[in-house]
Amino acid sequence: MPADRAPTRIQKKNRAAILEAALDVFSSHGFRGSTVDQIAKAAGLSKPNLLYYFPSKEAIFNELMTALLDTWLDPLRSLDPEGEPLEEILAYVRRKLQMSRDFPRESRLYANEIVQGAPRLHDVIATDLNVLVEEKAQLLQGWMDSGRINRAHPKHLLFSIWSLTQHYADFDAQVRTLMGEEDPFDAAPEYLETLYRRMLTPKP
Amino acid sequence: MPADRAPTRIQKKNRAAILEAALDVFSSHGFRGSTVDQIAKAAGLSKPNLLYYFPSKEAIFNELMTALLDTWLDPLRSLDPEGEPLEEILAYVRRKLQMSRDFPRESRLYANEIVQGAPRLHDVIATDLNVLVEEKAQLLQGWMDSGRINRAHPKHLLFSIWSLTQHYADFDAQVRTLMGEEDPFDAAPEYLETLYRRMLTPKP
DNA sequence: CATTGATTTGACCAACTGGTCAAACTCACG
DNA sequence: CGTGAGTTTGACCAGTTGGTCAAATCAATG
Repeated sequence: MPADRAPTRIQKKNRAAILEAALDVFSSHGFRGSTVDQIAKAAGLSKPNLLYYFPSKEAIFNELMTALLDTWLDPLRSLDPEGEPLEEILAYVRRKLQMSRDFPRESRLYANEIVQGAPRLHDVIATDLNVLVEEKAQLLQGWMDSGRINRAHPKHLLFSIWSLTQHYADFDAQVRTLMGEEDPFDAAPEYLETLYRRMLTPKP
Repeated sequence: MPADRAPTRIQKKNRAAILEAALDVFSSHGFRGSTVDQIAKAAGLSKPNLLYYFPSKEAIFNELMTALLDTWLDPLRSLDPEGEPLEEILAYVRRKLQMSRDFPRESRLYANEIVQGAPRLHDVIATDLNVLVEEKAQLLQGWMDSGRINRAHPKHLLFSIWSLTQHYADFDAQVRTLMGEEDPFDAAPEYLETLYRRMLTPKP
């Protein structure tokens, strides 16, 4: 393993290649379904060479997961209490949908973990994510109480946004097969915007 | 392997125990993440004994999957063209949600497969499910055209129902952690009913 | 261009995995 | 209770897997 000085040019390149390859492999086979050899080949390295840069398969996975979680929660963080409620929510939906289109592997990597019981993520969810969700649920509740959007269970509202947007990445194989020629992401933005508008636009 | 006569008492019991155990194991570790030994132990058998009843790990998986798919598509099949549109859709949502609550392992088994690209399911999806979806999308489109429910992309409408209802089974680990003491299935039915009512109730 | 640290690799290992097999055991039935 | 079919198991095998290691190769610095 490299000394803990500043990373060399080669170290940078190879570590990046490994993480990129690992994202590909882990997201489409899950942790146990992936082999170090697979990742090494996808990164253009030999297995011992890969293990020169990361101490173990799990270390690669953890680094990937940590980086993912950070960017994953960003859109929710930027739900702005000062903004116009409905537009804020719609913007959040749009951003999440974009992430499903642009980073489907990240979404599937996350989905794989949660579906299998979140063994390696339980702590982060129970602390970091939980705090964030409590805060934003309060915000939504406030908007509902002041009548600026329709009432609905705030946490379930968040779940529904995650579910609807990530579905296009996580169930991509199914969605694409059933949509035929049509690109799912053509109609999805409008569909979701309509859905949340009709649901949340306050009835006077 | 048992001769192909009528199954004995022991055969019935053990095959059932194996399938039950396999559902448990496969749904929480995926196909590659599960071992025959795990399944055997969960079924209270030795590995060779299990392989006396099923020729291979894959055979167990296939039998499980086939049985699952049949019951999985039932609720959609019974979407009734003669019924009241909005009530039919709401009934479908309710049934799907109930299945998520009562058969979460089945849901996760299915999710595991699709997330990983549906390698063993692609054919069924492209044929059976596709036909069913086309048919029901037509039905929904007809209801929209006649103004009995609001317009929305019919296939995306179906996707959204699947996504929202199965989320409670597939992401159970996350949902339960974030809901704390509250049972997610307490508020979910009302939340989803409200959502689809507001979205689909026609505005004259 | 020499030397030293960084990088790469072939050979290897122990643990695990899906699956086989012959021998032993159990059960239902006459 | 004996017998043959149905059931169970310990021992085993070959392939895979995560990971190690010493030796070989490469790159940058003086």
